[in-house]
Amino acid sequence: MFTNLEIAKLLRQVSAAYTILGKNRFRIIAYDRAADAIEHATSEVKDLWDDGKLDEIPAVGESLTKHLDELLRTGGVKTWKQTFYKVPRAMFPLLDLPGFGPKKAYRLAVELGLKPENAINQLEKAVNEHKISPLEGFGDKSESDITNSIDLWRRGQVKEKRILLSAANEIAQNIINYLKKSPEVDGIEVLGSLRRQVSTIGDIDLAVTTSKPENVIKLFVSYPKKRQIIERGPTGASLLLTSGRQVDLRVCKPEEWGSMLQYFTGSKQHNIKLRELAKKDGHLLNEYGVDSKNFDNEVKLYNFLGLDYIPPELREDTGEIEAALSHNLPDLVELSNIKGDLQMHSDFDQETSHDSGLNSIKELRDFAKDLDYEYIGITNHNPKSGVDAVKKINIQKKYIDKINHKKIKILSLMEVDITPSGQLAIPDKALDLLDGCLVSIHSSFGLNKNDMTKRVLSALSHPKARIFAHPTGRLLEEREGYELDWERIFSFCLSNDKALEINANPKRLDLPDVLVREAVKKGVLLSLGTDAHEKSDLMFMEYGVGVARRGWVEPKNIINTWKYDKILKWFRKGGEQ
DNA sequence: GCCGTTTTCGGCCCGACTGTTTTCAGTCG
Repeated sequence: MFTNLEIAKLLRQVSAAYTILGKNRFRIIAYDRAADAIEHATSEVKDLWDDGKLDEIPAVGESLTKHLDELLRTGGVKTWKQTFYKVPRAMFPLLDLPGFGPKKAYRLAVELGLKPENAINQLEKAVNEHKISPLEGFGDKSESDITNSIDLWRRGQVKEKRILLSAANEIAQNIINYLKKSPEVDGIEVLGSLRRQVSTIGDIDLAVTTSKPENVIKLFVSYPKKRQIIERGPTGASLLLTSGRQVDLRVCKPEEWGSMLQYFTGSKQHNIKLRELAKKDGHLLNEYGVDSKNFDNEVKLYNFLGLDYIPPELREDTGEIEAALSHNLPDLVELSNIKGDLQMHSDFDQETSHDSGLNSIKELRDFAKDLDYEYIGITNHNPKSGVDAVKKINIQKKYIDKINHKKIKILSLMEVDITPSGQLAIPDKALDLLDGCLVSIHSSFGLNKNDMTKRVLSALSHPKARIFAHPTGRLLEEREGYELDWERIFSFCLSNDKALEINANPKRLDLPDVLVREAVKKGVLLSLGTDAHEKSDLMFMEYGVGVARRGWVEPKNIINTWKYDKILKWFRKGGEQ
């Protein structure tokens, strides 16, 4: 089946072919825009197709919906295939090389008579034999550029896998700390997808405001962990780090700070929409401001265009500009609204079915107290089968009662497996000892959508089951989740007062932002948990809040914003029937 | 081919950089 990346690539090939064939240039732009939108979409096109929601992808309209439907049903699109036959096939592999667009790929494929099977090898041979520089529009520099492109492509560093938000954050913070040592750095901020809190990150973007740009750039390109300087100019520079990651730095004067942040935070789709809007009002919006008018902060810039300030996490062109125009943006949740963490694993001996934590309950409690939480939920995995769960839970419960603190309360919870048939993995007598439980899937991932949905709903029907944890089961950049009928899950949660977890662990970030937004639209409650397996993991909460904000979540949608008494009551309500 | 507080027709974002150029085309973000 096609991944988003494969579909985006296919659309770009169609666009490239149309470019060569001289088709309407706006149709070509439309294909490129759709490719961008699909590449950056946070849900899989295949899932949207399953649910009949292809047209919800921005830049995908009536025609592309039909084509994508044909692609996913039959494995190919007839009109696209016919188009590909009209251009030399050898141009397509060349499009993967950096610096190659449709025109260059086409000309070299034709003039060098490249074969599609080994176009890049043949191109390299042609370069070595100096067959490129005599061609019109090419020169000596073209040959060395192509050699470099092929090298980069071979090393697989052109389209490297995206990294987790947390990993990107760490890289960015290291560089920020390095640059901050200079007194000439006045302000520094992350930009791009990192600032928008996207779950996975490609390149890392940073901005600095300074009155001495040349000195800051010099310092940046001297960063010890660099492998090479990709680019260096008067307004910025790009580095390739030893880790293979690319970092871009932009510098500007304090009075341009707002325009700069806005422009390089994106998303691209958001910026295009914003520039279109400005244009309708007779303004010219670019990275230097509006009609050459500078803005030292973003709020002024958005307000000047007649919009409320749009937080970075919302800037995806999914309705935020319209909402900002009509003053209907959500009042987004913030980290400081969170009063407790509702998933963490301790080292308490319970012979659990899955991995336990590294720290004691006390250590987790004390770390959480330093985070100013009012409460935590201890959610060890359930004891594995064959173990006396009642006995194990009783011991822990007594212990928790003993160490429960005046300033920070401990909820006695558990993360309980959902068996393949939809039962909870431990007996009711054991469940009765808990304040409540999270339920989650750790086995039999292969069930079909209908069976999996029934399995989850059956488990959630248990009165003690209050939260469905890491609901999609995905592991970012590792594994897709299982399939569920979300409409049914949402409506069940809504009518039965169950919550869906936003698992804040950077490997999961599950529910994903897109589903969070749908859940919130329906009024489903959400729960935040870091799934910490050691105390420092409690810091992951910021990533969970990031996902929530990307899903347009307000404090009222999240149970962790409640005070201890209210949340305890909510959990225990499950036992009072 | 997409899309809608001037529009279901008729528009469609903006600029930097690079190399080969002498005014620009192609690529990129």
